[in-house]
Amino acid sequence: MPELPEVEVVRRGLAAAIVGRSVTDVTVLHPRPVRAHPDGPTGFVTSLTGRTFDVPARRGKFLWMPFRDGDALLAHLGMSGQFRLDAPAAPLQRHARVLIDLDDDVQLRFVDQRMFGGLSLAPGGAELPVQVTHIARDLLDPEVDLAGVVRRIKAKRSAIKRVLLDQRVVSGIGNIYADEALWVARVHPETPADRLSTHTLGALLRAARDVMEAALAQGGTSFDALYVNVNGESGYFFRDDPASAGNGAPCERGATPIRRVAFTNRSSHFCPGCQRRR
DNA sequence: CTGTGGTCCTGTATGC
DNA sequence: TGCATACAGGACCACA
Repeated sequence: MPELPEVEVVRRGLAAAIVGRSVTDVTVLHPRPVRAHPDGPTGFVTSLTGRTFDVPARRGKFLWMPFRDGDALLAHLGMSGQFRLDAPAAPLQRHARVLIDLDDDVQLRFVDQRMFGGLSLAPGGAELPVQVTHIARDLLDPEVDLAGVVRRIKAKRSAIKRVLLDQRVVSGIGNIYADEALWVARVHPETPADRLSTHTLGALLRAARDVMEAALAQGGTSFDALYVNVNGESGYFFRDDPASAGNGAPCERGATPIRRVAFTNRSSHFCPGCQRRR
């Protein structure tokens, strides 16, 4: 599933292909991924056609493609969304949902199996779509205020893992990177956020940033076939950490079996030996 | 306001 | 074999 590094890889792929290109036609194959347009898919098609793309931007896992007129096409890949660049005549991917024809005979395709992702028009959103204003800066953003993020985390009593996943506090961290950062920093996922020291929280954020940078350097993480770049290629960054280890696999820092526990409708993997509750 | 848990989706894996 | 169920998970929303 795409997380921040994967979304950045996609952004770069789009940047190389769509800047200066105009939309000549739009086809909505499934209405679900077209979000929040007052006139539905039909209005969405009408409002995109004829516009010219500028350089794609990203914050956390939100990606947007500004138009030169100041509006933007906003996208979120959800769990299974992909952007693909294909010849218009190329066979459709099984879960192709929206097709955007460009003026250089390339078709930008939004493909999404589970449809947690979606596209929407962001009027005036070239700089920052209104749908993204509540999303905090991510850890790869040069302007992110790490000390400020630490202060915001310390002000919360929720479990640290839930806070790490709260995109209003710091964006771009998903379930797997949260588990990995917690493991690196030896923090139990259910520790109340306000019980952690500034030092530990700093280490936790650095761990999250480091692994995302490493994944980005490798072209994104390949967990499964659901993440590919715009050319349909998987990343090459495979990790051996608690999050990708199965329940019961030994922790690499010792022999303690990794435990899987339910966590707000998903799961956490952690080592009961080196990630103690405090 | 804060914190929590349910919901949207479909394909794959597992269990009976 | 075939059917049913669990599970994966980001963002959002309703509710206490």
